[in-house]
Amino acid sequence: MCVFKTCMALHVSPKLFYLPTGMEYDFSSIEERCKKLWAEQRVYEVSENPSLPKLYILDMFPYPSGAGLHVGHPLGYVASDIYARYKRMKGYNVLHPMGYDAFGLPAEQYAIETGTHPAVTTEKAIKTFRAQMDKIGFSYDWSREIKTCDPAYYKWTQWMFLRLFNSWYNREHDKAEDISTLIARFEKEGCHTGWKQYDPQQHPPFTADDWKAFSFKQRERILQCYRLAYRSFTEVNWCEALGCVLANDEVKDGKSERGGHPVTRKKMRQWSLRITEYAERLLEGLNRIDWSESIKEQQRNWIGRSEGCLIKFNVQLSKFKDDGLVIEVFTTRPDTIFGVTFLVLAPEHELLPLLTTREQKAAMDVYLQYVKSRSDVERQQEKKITGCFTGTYALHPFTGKEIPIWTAEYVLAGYGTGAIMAVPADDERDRRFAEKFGLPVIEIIDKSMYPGAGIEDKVGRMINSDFLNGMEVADAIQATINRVEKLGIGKRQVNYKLRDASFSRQRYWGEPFPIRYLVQERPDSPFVEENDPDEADIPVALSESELPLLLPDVQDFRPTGDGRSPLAKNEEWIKCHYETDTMPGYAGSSWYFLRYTDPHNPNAFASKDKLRYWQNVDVYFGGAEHAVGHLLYSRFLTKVLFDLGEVMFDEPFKKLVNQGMIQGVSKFIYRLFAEYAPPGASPQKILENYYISKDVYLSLEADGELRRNDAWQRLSAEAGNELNCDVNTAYIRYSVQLVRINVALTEGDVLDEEKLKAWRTDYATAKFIRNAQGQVLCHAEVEKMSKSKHNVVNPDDVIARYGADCFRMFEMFLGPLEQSKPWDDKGINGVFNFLKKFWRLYYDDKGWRVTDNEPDTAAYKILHKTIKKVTDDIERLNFNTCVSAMMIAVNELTAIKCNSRKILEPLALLIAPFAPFVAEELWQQFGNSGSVHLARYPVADAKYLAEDEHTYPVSVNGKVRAEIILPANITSDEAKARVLALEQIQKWTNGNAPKKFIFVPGKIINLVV
RNA sequence: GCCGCGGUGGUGGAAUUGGUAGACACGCAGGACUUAAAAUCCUGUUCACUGAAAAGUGAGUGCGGGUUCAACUCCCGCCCGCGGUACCA
Repeated sequence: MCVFKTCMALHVSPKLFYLPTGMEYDFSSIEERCKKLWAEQRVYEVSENPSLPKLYILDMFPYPSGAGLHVGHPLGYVASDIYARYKRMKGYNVLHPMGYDAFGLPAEQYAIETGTHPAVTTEKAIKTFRAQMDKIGFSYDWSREIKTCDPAYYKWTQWMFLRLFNSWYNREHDKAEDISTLIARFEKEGCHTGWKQYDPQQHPPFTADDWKAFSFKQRERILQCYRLAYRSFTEVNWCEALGCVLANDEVKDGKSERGGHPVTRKKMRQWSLRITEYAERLLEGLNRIDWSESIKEQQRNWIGRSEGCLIKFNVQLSKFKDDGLVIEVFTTRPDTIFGVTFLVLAPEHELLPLLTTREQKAAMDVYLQYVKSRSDVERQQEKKITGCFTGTYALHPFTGKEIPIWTAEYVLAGYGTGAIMAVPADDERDRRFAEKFGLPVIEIIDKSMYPGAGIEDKVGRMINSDFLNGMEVADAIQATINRVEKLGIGKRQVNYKLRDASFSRQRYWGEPFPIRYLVQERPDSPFVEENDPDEADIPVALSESELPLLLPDVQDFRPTGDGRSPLAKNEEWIKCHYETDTMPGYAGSSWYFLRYTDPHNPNAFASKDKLRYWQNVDVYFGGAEHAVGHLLYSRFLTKVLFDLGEVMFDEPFKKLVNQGMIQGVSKFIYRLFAEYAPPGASPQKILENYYISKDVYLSLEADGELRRNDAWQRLSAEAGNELNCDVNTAYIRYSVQLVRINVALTEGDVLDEEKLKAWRTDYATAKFIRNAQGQVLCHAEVEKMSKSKHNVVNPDDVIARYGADCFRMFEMFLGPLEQSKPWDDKGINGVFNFLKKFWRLYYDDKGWRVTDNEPDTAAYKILHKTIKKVTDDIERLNFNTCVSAMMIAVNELTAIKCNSRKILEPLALLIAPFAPFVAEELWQQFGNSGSVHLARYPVADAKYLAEDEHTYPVSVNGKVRAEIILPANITSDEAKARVLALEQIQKWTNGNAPKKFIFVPGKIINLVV
């Protein structure tokens, strides 16, 4: 009984027990031994070592979800692990850590539903993740593990926030500086309108004396306009269902990315990060990093730089008085200025009420009401042409003509100035708007010499455009900007789509802000000023010594419903006037890679020495879905820290590798419905709860009627007497329904009937119509891997069956790392067979078969060509072809019955990054002390790679007709003579000299006849 | 619509600088071993045609053109799939 049990646990054939141990490839005992050895010898712990070159190889840390890992998650981890192990064996000091992005919505949603504290859920999920990762055999230095929800960690997230809060962006120096330099400036010279960074929209100008006379509160209100982390009243993406504000990158198609709940625009007072100051540098930095073009392009689009021109239009309020109202528009096509026939303001534009005439007031109110009623989803899905005339006109800055001012929802308040000059002749949206409302169109560009050019293409010759007439568009743009600047009616300007990042979440499970609100004239202590609507509005930073500000317990995790977080329900918290919002998910993840360099430091987020040694991440592995969110915020924060002298680099991730997604293969079975109609009777249902093999179903006649043919015979045989009816006089109609089942119930395409019957009670009595092989085949479809689709494959199951080495190699063998591909375990046997075959190079029936015999040249050649191939391919991150190369080597070494240590020991080293367990086992068997993973990787010896002869394909007119073996150093003429003498070639030349003879040494020979 | 990526046997994929298209693996077919099965090993496997076989001929990397002695690879024009993005002035 005991023996039987062990045998089951090992998942190997019982034969093992008739043989001495160690002869058959027994991965589970190997894994057990190796894990013990690695833990005992602390093989993967690293420290700074100035005598070795450093390499920082990082995986995007996961959010520990309750569902655990599926086979898609570890794809990138396996790749980075192979790379890290390889580089370690190549003599690099490799930092390869792992941690958890542990704050986040799912745990909190779960808490709302069940009352379980998110900390509990999260800790449990982390344990699951860790156990799963340990099984796969990663070489992470777990002594450096971090969790963003750990107070020892988020103390420094709060510290990061304070650094942002206490800094401003000095545009003259083009970098962030401590806020004290700004205060010093205000103390010395105040803030006058001539200062480059002064924005009259933010606050009025003041003198140095004014500044000194300001109250703390007044000063703070001004400083809020400059701090990198600031609180302001802004339009935010409000998600009612989640009860919280979302960042732009968390909104997709007007719905929340998590959960797909509707999102509306709402004005709210909340924290933002002044990332827009970094737009240009974030753009520039992309040119210096080794990331995929697609991610860089996504970031460029997100930042959305566009060069253009600000132009002022004076408003003609009435014919009698002109009180100087000015509308500023932003345009990238100043050349089209003479085609402007109306202006359009965003419905939220602040001048709109002033511009609306008494006659238009009623119509305007109706329109604004309509705009307000439209959700973001509606606005994006049905793009209606809507708008309303204000009743007022502006004056064209060049022609002085009256131009009507409209408002329309297609103009966005948040971009440019929130107002546009409409050029219906040259802009698609403006044209449709003009057509709908009967506004005039002035043609200004002659595109006749550019056939095929679209309405918005920047080509053509200017017409009807005064001083621009005859110019090419590109020249006209410059000429107009120059003229506008000369006349002082506008200026050249660069605009960005990028918005400041919303940094508040009205949720519980996140980092508390190290902020309390001023409620007394004395900083830092409570006060209430009468009649001050903004009484709670002056944030005061906690001092560093007060960190971490611990997240308090609450009883109820639901949002308050009035837009505040559950923290507002904690009385102590409120009493202290702490901020009740918490930080968003990217707060902790924007800097975690820095913490790994010095994870337990209580005095700094990381010491300067360690940062200087490890520097930024050399290779970062992760999914492409973080293209703009995490990757952009991390770059931003790194640049801020660089400016403030906290780190020595301004890009966090030098090289980025995006692994593809592993999709699930969903399985479906065919449920058969059939009716039988005996003569003169009404049809009756037969074959209840029957499932038919896919191939049998496809072999049935497609018209839905069964006849007495082969398929029919098979059906009858399978179904027994239920189908025992007379088809000569009656008919049987059938139809079929695809039913989704769990992938675990199948083996490749074949259904496991017993497992299906056990899966759900309604299948307990299922009956099957099998194919000729006695199998029930399923239908398969590739979809996203998800619980609800029943197509999730757990790595634990795969490892239990094939071992971790096989799992790792199969993940790599699936295809190129960056490509998305479905998980299909059909091929895993191939990798498993390979590992067994590999093992048999070292062990046969009689045991260890490796000898000290001198191998022959052929064996050396096999080894060294494989070393070269594998080394080159790891460097290129082409892990799939590495596996193939090792398969070829094992096939060839088996064929020549190689058993020499001089070949087989390096071979074990070669496979070590891919199959760390089996490599370690063999390495120990060779009698080495220390882990294989700290040994030196083999190096290809050129002497075995050089060929003294080469087999040339000989083609005639590009078609291969013969092969010839020629010495490596043969000359073209000699080769020609040898080739022309070939019988197969003479057939094509007919003895004539070829028109041309091409000889590419080491490659090919081609004749033209 | 725009941007990015991709399209190769029955399947996953290989071909790294323009140089034997289909490596390696799965699956399938046949065979060996076995009382039998599993495991393992061997052979074949792009398609079509000819042939008993050996072999030969033709076609072939989404489609249509082009450059070249030679194109999966480079150029031009399309088609399809995936991902991102969308009133951004």
